[in-house]
Amino acid sequence: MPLMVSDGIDRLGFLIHDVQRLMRKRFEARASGLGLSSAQWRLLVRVAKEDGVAQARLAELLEIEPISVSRLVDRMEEGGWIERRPDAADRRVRMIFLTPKASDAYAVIKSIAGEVYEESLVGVKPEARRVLIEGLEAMVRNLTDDETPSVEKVKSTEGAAA
Amino acid sequence: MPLMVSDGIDRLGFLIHDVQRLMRKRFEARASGLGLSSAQWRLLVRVAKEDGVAQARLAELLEIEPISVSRLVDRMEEGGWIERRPDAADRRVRMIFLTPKASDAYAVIKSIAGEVYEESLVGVKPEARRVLIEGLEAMVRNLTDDETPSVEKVKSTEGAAA
DNA sequence: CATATATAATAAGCGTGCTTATTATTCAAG
DNA sequence: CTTGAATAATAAGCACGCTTATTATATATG
Repeated sequence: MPLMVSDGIDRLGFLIHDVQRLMRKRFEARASGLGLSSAQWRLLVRVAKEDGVAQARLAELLEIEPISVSRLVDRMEEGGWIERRPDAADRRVRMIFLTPKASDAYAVIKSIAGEVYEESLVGVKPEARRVLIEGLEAMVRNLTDDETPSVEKVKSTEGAAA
Repeated sequence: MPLMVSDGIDRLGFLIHDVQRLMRKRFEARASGLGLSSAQWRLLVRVAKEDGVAQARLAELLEIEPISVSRLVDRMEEGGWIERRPDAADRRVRMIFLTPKASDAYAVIKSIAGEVYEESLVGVKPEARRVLIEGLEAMVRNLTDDETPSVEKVKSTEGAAA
């Protein structure tokens, strides 16, 4: 084949899938000593930024279902990473706090994440990195818009440079 | 904070994770009528390109473990998508073939995948798309290199342009 | 207050990935 | 041929996502 109409676009899904899988794999290999899975450290990072957060709020932040948070928190509580405490103001709510063990792990996690990100981008120039990140951000925006594109056009037009 | 050292690089893992999740979700919503999951159509696509392939080979191609292929194939066989046939030459092997139903679905899958890719890239200019794809390809290469960089240097030194 | 609706969390059960271990078959030595 | 290692597939059991349904609490309305 001499050229190609759309280059690698037809493998975009496979590419994204592979990058995600390989990145998770490398992170897990590096962080396995901590005894945390990638789902667990993602939750841990959120709680580190918003201590005492409710599970429902975590589900929003992580964009997974509340029940998934529930079971994730189960295992993390067993592992001694987080603690559930009742909310005096609303007895339906269980507030989530990090244990000291988890706070220590947080620093390690950030460091490992930085390493993996940097390793994954070896040979990619700063300008290309910027375009890559912006492209991924655009993809998240496009895919987050509720399904059928070309109809709704409500939200901010796009000028948000602030 | 006045500026930032590395812009969005510190969220690279979250970005990739989000794009992958949203893309899979949208594909599944669109393809749910077919009754195939994303793992299933990924396998289907491979078999479409290499009919009669062995499960062990599929595990290599999909870069998942043989046992995962085994169970995936179980469910796809139940669903009437693929067929296992013994290999006369090696009785350990089960060869995998698509059913006519799956061949029909393959066309639909390719079309839906194309739609989702295009929708995800709305507003991303051709040049930026190229950089994005190349960046992702670079990431796959970097992350595929066996773990610890800077130590081993056994394989081809790197000049392999062939 | 009573009733209806909404919300927070959980339970049950499934799909898809994993690790570890087992079975059947092939292949390489002796 | 027998022994032993390698390979193809599977089994068992776990993590983590999902959908659907349930329980407890909060809130709004009559």
